[in-house]
Amino acid sequence: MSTKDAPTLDAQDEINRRLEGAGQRLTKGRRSVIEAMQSSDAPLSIPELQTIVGTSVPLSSLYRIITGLVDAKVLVKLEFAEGFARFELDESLDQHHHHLVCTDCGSVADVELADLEITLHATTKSIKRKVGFQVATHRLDFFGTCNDCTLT
Amino acid sequence: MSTKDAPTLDAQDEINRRLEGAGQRLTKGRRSVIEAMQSSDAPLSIPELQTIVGTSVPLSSLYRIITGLVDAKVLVKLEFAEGFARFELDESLDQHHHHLVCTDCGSVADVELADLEITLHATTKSIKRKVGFQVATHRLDFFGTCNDCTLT
DNA sequence: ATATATGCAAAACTTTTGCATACAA
DNA sequence: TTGTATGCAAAAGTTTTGCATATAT
Repeated sequence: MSTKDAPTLDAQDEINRRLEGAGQRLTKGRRSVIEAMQSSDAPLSIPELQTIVGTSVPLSSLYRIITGLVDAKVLVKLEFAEGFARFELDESLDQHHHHLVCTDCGSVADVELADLEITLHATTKSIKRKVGFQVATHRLDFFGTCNDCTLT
Repeated sequence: MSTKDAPTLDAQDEINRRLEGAGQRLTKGRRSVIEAMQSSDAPLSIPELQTIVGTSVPLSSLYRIITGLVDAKVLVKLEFAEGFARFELDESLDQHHHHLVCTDCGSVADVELADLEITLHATTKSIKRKVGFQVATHRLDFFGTCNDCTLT
């Protein structure tokens, strides 16, 4: 299943604050998209989103809503070399996590790896020292075979 | 500059083996693309490739060559949420590395982080244990500000 | 000689945009 | 009320494909 714990009230407030900061109104379409994102445990593509929110929101609006939410830093855009983009909640509104991309069936699942973050934080500092690049955030994706595909 | 050490003879042999295995001939266009990839120290987009190999190879051929080389496992396809794909040599033909993506200027640089790989290898095993996902490879990208953009 | 690759043009797919209308604050 | 969002249709950008010709082995 693709459900998660309900988002905290704080997260909702923070989303409202970011929308307001970006001068964006909380419309029906935006609310649908945000709810879909909050209840998904994996990044969603536009076609996937459309099956969730229904055709009452036309494609062009979906794209415009998504673009706006990325501008407002509510969502982030991800690409997994599939030829189209996926989107998920900004990590500050959710749990920082990484992705398990199944190269058999194309599924994308979230995974949390708390201990790794300590190491990655140290890496961030060594990158700054070695090449002068100031890391703001990182993305770690694992590619391989998911449990379902292994059993099939 | 965007140059690297010359590839080893072994790497060349391995490329030839992979092309042959995929039933692909070593044509002029393919040779140009492979050379461009070998001399680049960052993943290349199709337009970038075109400026390197010149217009003697038309766009559609470039796309077909690239697709073939990905099939033959000579190249891998990457996407950095830019709206188009980038390509680089398969890690078995090069040095395993990660990417530094500058969110100011859009540059993408390679970085090698040998010590991290040990930790990531352990992570791979814990993922298998925890969720049954068999990791084959991973991708780690850092996003932030490159040295040039910091100084500007 | 023969299967594979190329070049051109046309098409497919994802994403963006112009403009008139509808809606949230 | 007023600025922002929506819906539709048209367009733009990236990538793929059909088909006749050319090329590598």
